[in-house]
Amino acid sequence: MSCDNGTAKPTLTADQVLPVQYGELNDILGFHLRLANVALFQDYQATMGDLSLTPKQFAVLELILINPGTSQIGLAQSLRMDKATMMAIINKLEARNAIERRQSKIDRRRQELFVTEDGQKLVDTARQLRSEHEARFTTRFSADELKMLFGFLNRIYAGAKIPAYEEDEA
Amino acid sequence: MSCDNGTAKPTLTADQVLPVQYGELNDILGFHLRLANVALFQDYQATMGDLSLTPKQFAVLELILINPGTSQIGLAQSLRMDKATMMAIINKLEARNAIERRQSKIDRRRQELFVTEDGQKLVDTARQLRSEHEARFTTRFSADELKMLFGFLNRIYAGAKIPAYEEDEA
DNA sequence: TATTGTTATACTCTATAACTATA
DNA sequence: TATAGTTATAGAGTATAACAATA
Repeated sequence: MSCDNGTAKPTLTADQVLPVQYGELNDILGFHLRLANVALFQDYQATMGDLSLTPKQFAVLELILINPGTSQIGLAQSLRMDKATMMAIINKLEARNAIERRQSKIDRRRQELFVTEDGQKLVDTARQLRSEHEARFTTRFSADELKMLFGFLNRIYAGAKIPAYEEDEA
Repeated sequence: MSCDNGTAKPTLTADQVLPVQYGELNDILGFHLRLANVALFQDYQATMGDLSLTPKQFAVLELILINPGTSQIGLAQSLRMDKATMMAIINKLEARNAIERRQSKIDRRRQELFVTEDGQKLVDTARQLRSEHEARFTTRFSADELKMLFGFLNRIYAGAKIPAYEEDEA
């Protein structure tokens, strides 16, 4: 109903030796997206395991690096999560001395966030490991294909609402 | 390092009015994949909310429909999750009379799984709602683009290992 | 011995709600 | 009144380990 894929529908490869047929699921975007996510995450963990830095913690570190002094609220919005959830991530990163909070002098409600020297070292190591992890997947694509894939994914999440920060439905 | 995207790198669109720069994250496949997943999941929940059928529960129903009599182990492998996790999903679906367990007569360790009449009705309703949800995203792509996207995602998870069922590392 | 299902448990992630201090 | 941060808490999802029945 949503797309024509009568003969060319992608199915799981034989080397997975899976015991079931996928049927209707082969037409579901979210199903394939999730499998891709799981595959990526499992490889991420196998590669980064020793660092014990989750993808989200890593993303937060990168965001603070490129936006020094940003707030927890800003980060939460950017990664589509609740401020209390972000709080937990920030706490963990602070506990291992990767970032620090400094109360803003302009608006004393705000905690400005910065990456410490230790945090920078952590990021450097993590980037190195991650680039190995990334390569295991990106090498499956040509440069043009990769550009297309990123564009497609962007088209999926572009314009997404952030429920916690929408105005009330009146 | 992993791919060239000097000028054409996909960035977040302006209509999201996000307060931060994404920096290095723009080059990370997993980051875009996750944002796409979040966007899709939020729309899924908004659409299917009343049915209270998670994407995984839905997937399990579809899998049992296309593989009547399949086992919990088979389902767990197919969806890359632990057998104990699958157990919880099966229990929930059985509790609302969507599926039933029948002990196999050939191998009495196995519970063969079947979708009940109630379960079929649930699937019918869910499919209807989901097709509306799907359309909100698939209409952003041409038929050819969609075929490419599915193929790309398949390329990412093809050959993924299922850790729980690999042989021991000796 | 190995496998299927099961149970108990614990851990992580997440959001909600209520609170504080500021604005 | 509204916002940034905080805390407590509860729910969902997940995996691990141990076990029973069966192969």
